[in-house]
Amino acid sequence: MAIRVDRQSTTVRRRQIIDAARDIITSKGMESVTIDAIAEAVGVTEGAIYRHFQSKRSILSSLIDDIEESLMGTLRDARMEESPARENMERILEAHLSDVEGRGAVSFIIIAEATGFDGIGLQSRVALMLTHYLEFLQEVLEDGKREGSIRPDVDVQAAATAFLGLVQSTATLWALNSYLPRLAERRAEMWRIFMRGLASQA
Amino acid sequence: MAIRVDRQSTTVRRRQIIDAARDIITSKGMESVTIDAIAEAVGVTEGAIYRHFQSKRSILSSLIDDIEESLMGTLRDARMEESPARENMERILEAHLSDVEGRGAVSFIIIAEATGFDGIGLQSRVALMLTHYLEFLQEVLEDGKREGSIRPDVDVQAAATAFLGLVQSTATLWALNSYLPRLAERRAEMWRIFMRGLASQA
DNA sequence: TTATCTTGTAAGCGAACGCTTACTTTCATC
DNA sequence: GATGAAAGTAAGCGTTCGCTTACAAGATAA
Repeated sequence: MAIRVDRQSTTVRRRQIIDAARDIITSKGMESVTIDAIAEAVGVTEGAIYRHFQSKRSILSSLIDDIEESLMGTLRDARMEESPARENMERILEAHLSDVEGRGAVSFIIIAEATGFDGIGLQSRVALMLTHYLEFLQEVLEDGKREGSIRPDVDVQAAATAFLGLVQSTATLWALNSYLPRLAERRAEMWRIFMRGLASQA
Repeated sequence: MAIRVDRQSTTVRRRQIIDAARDIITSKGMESVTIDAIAEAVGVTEGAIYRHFQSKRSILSSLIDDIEESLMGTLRDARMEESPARENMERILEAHLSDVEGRGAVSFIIIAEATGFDGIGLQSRVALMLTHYLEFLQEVLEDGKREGSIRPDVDVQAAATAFLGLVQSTATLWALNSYLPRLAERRAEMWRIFMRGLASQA
């Protein structure tokens, strides 16, 4: 009568647990991420979760690691060393919006959660992720200045923040409108406005 | 021995309750907003809260009404009918950032919360608030087109979204960095980039 | 004065949550 | 085949939370 459980290694379970957490966030939101819900999604009991993670907080922390790793990987791929910085920036915008669309704005939901004090201690971890993101953008922008395709008087920090804002506001509106319009549609118009603000030639 | 309670009318109490909710959000974050915490802040017991609001949800809903009313009032004041649209937009940006700084990003914390599915049914209310905000910006942008100070080929919806993004990303970084740098500092640089993307003359 | 409405309190209910404990089952290794 | 570590279960502990209930007391009007 004992129900058969397929036993798995910690390596496998950790992956499953992180994936389950991500799925729950995108489908039912942050506050639905409970140990019980994760356990059910993975197909084990609550107690088993604690064989692989010491706390809920550490699960979410690992999820952020995962999100950052995958996002930054995608963005780095979109940046081609030989390409002009303007094209790189546009590809990065496209890649980021695609990532958001494909993953249901998880990263922004987590940023959102952390912004509201979070209480679980993720705030500094999320701040670090954003720092890495902004630093990456600033590098590309500096490239553009060196090439001459971006005005030398542009404040790269402000420009990077504005770029983040493009993605963030788009993701927010998208999430609040039941993930309705395709994000790609907005991209071209926003990019035109943003780039014109940076470009050397009028 | 009976502790003296200064009895108040529902009108007064509703105000106090909404203000308490706002204060708690800015100082301790969304998840610290409990009926008990609100009651303590107001100086009554939990039960008394339910004399004036039927649920926690309706408290938060009233708070959003309050936020929208005050924010939109501020922004409308910043828009002067006689002024050119570009100046109006800059004043609106300044007014919005000041509002965020003065109120500790409450509005964005609530937007954030709702983005993450919220579960308490605030999502559509928050979406409505953002719609009003964007419609207001679009009006000003259309003014600019009519005047000729804003390029006729600018997509006002995309421009309004980008504008929201400026404030949102700035507010996010500010909140995640313990409300550290003065927001006003960033404004000028971000404005320059944004406006150059819209302006008619190079 | 008395009746009534409003605002308040104290106590607690039921559900959810994060996490722990005591015990069992599976599996690799000697 | 015995052994011990790893991975699982069932049960429940302690707390928090939104909300309700039974009752008390201040305000108002006849």
